[in-house]
Amino acid sequence: MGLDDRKKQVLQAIVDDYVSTYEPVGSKALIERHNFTVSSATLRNEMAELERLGLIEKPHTSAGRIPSDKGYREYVDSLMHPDILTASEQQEISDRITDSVHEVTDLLKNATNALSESTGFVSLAMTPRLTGSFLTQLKMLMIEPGKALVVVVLSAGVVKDKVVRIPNFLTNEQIMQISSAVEKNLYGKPLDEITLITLASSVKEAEIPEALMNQVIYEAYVAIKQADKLDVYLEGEHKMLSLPDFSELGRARDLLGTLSHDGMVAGYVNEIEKSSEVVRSGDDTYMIRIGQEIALEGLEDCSFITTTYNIGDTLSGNIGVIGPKRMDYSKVISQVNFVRKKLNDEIKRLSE
Amino acid sequence: MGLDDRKKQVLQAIVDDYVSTYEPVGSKALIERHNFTVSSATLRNEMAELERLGLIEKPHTSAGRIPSDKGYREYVDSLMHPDILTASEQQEISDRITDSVHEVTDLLKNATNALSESTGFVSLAMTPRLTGSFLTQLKMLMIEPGKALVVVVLSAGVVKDKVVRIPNFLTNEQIMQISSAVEKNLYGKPLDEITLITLASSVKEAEIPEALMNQVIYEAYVAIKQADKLDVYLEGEHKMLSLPDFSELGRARDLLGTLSHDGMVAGYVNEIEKSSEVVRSGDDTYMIRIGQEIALEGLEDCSFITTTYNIGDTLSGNIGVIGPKRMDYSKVISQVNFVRKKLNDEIKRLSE
DNA sequence: TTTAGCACTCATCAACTTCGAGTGCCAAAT
DNA sequence: ATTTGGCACTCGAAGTTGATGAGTGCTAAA
Repeated sequence: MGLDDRKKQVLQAIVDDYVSTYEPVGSKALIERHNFTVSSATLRNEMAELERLGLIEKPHTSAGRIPSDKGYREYVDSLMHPDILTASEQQEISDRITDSVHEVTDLLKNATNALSESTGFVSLAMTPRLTGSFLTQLKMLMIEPGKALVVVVLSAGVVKDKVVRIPNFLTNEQIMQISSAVEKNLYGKPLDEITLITLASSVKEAEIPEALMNQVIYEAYVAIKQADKLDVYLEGEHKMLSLPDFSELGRARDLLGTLSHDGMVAGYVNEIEKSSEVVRSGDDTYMIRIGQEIALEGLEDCSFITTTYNIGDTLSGNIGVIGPKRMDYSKVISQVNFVRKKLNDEIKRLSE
Repeated sequence: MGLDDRKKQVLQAIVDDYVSTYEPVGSKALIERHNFTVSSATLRNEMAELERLGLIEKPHTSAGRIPSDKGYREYVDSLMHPDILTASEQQEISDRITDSVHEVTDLLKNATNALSESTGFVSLAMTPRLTGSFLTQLKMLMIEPGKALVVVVLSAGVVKDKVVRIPNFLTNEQIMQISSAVEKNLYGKPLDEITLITLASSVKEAEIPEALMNQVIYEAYVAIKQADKLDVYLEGEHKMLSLPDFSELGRARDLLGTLSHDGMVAGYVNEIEKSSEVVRSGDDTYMIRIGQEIALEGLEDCSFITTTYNIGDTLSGNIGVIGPKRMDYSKVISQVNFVRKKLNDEIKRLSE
């Protein structure tokens, strides 16, 4: 966008001021708070121009200007200067992430917590997408007659399990026989190549009546498929109620209503990931959606900052923040990225 | 409480009206909506008396009366007439509960959903308290070197598991040896009698260096103990924002803030269960706390209606509703109880 | 191109009014 | 001894008004 330097300065000042005061900013206020070498009248002309360009707008005739979505976008893309977290901010986040960790899911939960607490907004993490991962173990454990636990172990050490019903009179040995046949034949198979058909053919040699076998196979299939389901950790919804941006009850309601739909948010984050307008700057990596760019009801006044964490070489998932579009972008981006790095480190450490 | 019949009628009418209109009710409004055979002046006298008794109060001098906590309590204890759910209401709840169920936890989630949707309030369910249940199986599965899955099976078929770290060079056989020793020696032991000491002594005969053993035993111990942790399913928080009772943002914020603290709510429900002022009427069974009786910040304007579901003969857990204290108590109580019954039935069906 | 100046706009706030549902109390009626 | 009609009084809600002031666009001079 071909803005001359002064216009950039003005837009930047407007965004900065508006973010910190939540008051529409006018030409005089701008002069007072920043060292412009020109008069308010000149700024007024500049602001009129910025408005014509669609970067700022006024809530009503006699008010100051506020950034439009496009204005925020311009700000994020080329105006803001990066923020560096203080040592104590970093420490606080690190502490939260490393608190009583046993599994990757603990790390994810902790990271969600750290992000929500440090930003004061909503944060979310999703378990890694498992497309591309493959089966390394499949065990079945008899719980009691008619009931078994299917344990699915995937590459990168991801473990999922599920209690399933099986025919009552199947013995422990038969169950073990089935599961080890599956395991032997499907070892290394990518998750998306495992179907009812490949599963069934993997147990051909087992000496178990077909009808019984079918039920077990079906249950195992469901268990494997559900391993693919993404879990979502969402935290800090109620924090949005403290923000002036959502002091209108209707807005707050719409927002929380949509957020309470785990699947909806997760689906959307996945979509962002796919369309991948990834921003890289320094060792920061993130994706960002602002205001109306978010196609979710009730999130018109929000921005979405997400990033990608990795487990091993093959698995990755998303973690991010949902805050008001009137947020301190550079700060939140730093926080998200610090969490991403710390999370990656800890995941690595955990799998050593 | 020794109220004469007319006072009871008046209190009942006030509660009914206030619940349905959310407007303080005055003597005239009362006459209009109900077939009282006396004049408004008489009602005024009665109301003054009820106020003296602490059953109703006025928000300000020139307004009508609203029920006090004590008034609601009196209403709930002896005035309200039971509500009967329509066939379609019952159907809707049943459908939600039986939707795609594989395990008890699915039922609990579904029941929570059903309650929240049918009442329009927040609902919650907790996994069963496991005190009194005993160990029936303990298996350890090697996931990869240094990592194992501990599967704990308790009486009544409750399965919990956890990924733990173990010394890197332990073999699958050694792991199996340990877990089967534990299982053999601790089979049938109540959960609360399993300690690090009983665990350690159960594996004395295994031929594994003590230092290694200790680590494994410790992890197994943690896994068993965490099986005791109660999960909470909470749903419908955002629905509270649509209620006029929480149209004040501050109230709403406090409420959601407290609700977002899973452990806090769960702990409180447990406390209610223990103090057990259980109400029984017909085949309904429930516990109820109203307004200030609830010792949680932000829930002063709420009521808590909980009940107990059963798994087998030994396990039980709670499920219930958190709504505004200005709620249709008889209706919500019916809904909670219908869910309780349906849930119990389905749990039984599931374990057949 | 910048700036001072000026007329104009409009949200916000406080002061004031009106309105009406509600109250308490008293004296008359049952 | 209750009940009732009547009446003066209270006070929140909602509406009106006017002052304030931060903001604007525009114009004409620097």
